[in-house]
Amino acid sequence: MTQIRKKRPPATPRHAAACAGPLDHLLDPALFKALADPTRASLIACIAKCSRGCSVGEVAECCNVDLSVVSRHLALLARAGVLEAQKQGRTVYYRVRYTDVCRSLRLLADALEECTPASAPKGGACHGKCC
Amino acid sequence: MTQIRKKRPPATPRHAAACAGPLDHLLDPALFKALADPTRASLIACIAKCSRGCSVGEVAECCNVDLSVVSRHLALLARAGVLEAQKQGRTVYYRVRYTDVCRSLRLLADALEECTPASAPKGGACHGKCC
DNA sequence: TCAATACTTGCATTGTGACGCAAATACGCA
DNA sequence: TGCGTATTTGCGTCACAATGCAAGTATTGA
Repeated sequence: MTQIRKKRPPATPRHAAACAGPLDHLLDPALFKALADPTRASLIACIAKCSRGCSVGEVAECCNVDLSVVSRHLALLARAGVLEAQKQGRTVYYRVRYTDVCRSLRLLADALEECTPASAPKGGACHGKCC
Repeated sequence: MTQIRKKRPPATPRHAAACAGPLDHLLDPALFKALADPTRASLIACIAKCSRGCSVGEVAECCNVDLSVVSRHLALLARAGVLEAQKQGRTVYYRVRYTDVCRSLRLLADALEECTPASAPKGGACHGKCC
């Protein structure tokens, strides 16, 4: 038995593109697009620091954009899985999906780490985990 | 001594915006903007899975966009701290900054978790760590 | 020095996203 | 039912980002 367990990384980026791995779905543009806007980032930070559900109107007071803009941003963040909405009467409370977001971030970090050359002491990474 | 250690989260998003915490700089739009583009995401995945530095030309073979576009994307990712560039002769090798990127992601996850209501068994989160 | 390779940069086009305002909708309450 | 509050949606504007092509720069080797 020569090299059954020992798996090497793809030789070229072209090969890498062909072999699917955890990174491919963890590196999700939809999630990061949601986090990429400065206004949205501050909205998330506000809600997160409050440790509770916040109404659209409340959140709108923490930044300088129109309430309608905040409403759209929060809806987008909910669709992206960063926030969750809960309607009570006529007000909508948005809260951070702490668990889900943290898990996504950590899984991505783990997947990236699996690809690190340093993670394989001798002769390349990718023990069949990175792709 | 009544309530010196016990710190409560800000009452409203407006208050939350005023008190700076780790989240504010970890939730960095520049980083996430870099990760938000589908083309860039696939470039990162390709390079990461290769576990080595890849040239611009090599990377360009793994997606359907012009070489010049790939060149620009890689330069942008390097500026954002996701990749690092190393020039050898006339070819430029880009590799993933595994350590830095993983740390950023995990620090963000940690900071978010600090704000979770569940992280404080009794009466709210924010032990002075989230803001 | 000339030519080929590897990449970068200028430029025009196109598309997408953020924003504000105004109008519309959804609820709760008198 | 009618009003006020809370939020969403339609629409036009503006800015920026992605893309491809062509031209430019850098570096190696003949």
